[in-house]
Amino acid sequence: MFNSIDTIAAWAKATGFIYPSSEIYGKFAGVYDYGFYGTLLKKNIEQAWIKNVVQKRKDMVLIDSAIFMHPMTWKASGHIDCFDDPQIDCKKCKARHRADNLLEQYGVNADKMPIDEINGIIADLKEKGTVIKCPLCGSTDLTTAKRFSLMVKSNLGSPTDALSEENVVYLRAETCQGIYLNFKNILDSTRMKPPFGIAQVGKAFRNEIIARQFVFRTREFEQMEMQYFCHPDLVESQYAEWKEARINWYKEYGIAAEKLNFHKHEKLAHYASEAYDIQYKFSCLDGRFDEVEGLHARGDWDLSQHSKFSGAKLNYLDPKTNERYIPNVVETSAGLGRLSLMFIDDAHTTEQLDNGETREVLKLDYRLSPIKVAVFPLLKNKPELIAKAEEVYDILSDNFMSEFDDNGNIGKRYRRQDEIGTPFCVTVDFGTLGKGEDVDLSEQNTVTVRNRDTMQQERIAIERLVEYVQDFTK
RNA sequence: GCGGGUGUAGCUCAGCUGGCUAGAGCAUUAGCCUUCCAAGCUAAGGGUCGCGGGUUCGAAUCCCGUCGCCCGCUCCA
Repeated sequence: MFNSIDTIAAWAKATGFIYPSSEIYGKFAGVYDYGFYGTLLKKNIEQAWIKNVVQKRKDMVLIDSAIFMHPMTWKASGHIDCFDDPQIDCKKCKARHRADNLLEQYGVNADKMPIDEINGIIADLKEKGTVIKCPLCGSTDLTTAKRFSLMVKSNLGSPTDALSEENVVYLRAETCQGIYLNFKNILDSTRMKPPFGIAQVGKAFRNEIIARQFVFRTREFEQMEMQYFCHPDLVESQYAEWKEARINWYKEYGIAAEKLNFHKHEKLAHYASEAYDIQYKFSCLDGRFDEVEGLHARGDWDLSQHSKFSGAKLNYLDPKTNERYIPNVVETSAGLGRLSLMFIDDAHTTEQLDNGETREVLKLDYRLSPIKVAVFPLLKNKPELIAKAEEVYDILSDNFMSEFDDNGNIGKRYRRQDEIGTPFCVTVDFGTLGKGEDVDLSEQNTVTVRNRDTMQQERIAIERLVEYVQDFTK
């Protein structure tokens, strides 16, 4: 639990989870780098998602499509025409407004309307005697509507740095287009048939006007997307099933039900016919519920559009009924950065201990913990302890992401692992060696395993360690 | 883009009206110590004071410019 986005960002940097990008050049807004623990956490979240969405199902496959796609992709998908926000600035008070929101107040639905049409309507209104005003200062001195495209451009393959309409290549604004483009390949090569789905994890890029709130909104971000292709008659039931399946995944990984909800979209994106968000109650965003995953019914919009623009037949002939149809799509799309933020925010706990001190613990589900087990020699100045601890580390690190630490004293090392959410700490002591004062010989070749949450220890034989940790973390 | 805020070590800050080699705590690293929960002792590393220009014998400090970052408007996985 963090009480602000700043405190979680500072924590993430100090602990090695997430750093601002390009810090030595003074940071680069809206972009973040994942450090050692952040990278591992992210990989584990991704793995947990793949397990839920792909591994445990017979009707799902996984792909990894390229970030660059044929420019026509974005023309077909509607992103070039619709994926921008028409802006109108007030010349007097300098406020910026969304043109469609502004026009709504004059009874005009300008949602997803091309820019020329919007300016046409404004001119028409003026002719009929209605001059639109700045809702803030009331001034009528407004600019014409201007586009602010959310698509990021690249000069890939262009001989010059000129980004003309002909040679521009876009970085993908959503990963799912790579799925649609491979729809036919999957049908042809994997024996999948509707209803089935294709999943993908990868980066997407959006030229957000303002990227803020740490990794909650970034210009470069990772999506975990699933597109489920089914007969139009099945959309409703599939949509309901996926809603259920996805929210249960959050609960399975330790998010309390009362911190989750569904939020229904009233305004829909250009591709969607129904849209719900799964929201999480972020304490670092002042306890506000905000989106971590979107579920959309996209109809046959994408496959139809790509059929139309490419000429490919993106439909399915049901061999039983002889019916040929364009499958409809149910999409789930989760933001990996947001999920990382959510899990950190949710797991971070400050505990009051009996001795009056406090302890910071990252109570992540063990499966998500970056480091599964840490190995310590009880004392740093006893070479036999160090040597034995290194032996134990070698055994564990062959199986798990592990850490070795002989710095400072044992308490400090426990706290350090608590802070990054390591479920188990293994300590090699004199009992392990079977020698020293007052040593119980029955403890030879056993170590203490200390649990992150209970702080309790138990003695485990070294040969049983791997099995022990595996049982808790798989 | 506009408005507001801000910029000295990894972090939190001190450095007042210009003046010793820019400091402290925490953190980091090394050594000593330590037989299980952030103890102690010793030492070390780390800063072109955001950047550029000006005023001055002298600028972290004053002036001008510029840039980055943060917050709001907008957007969204």
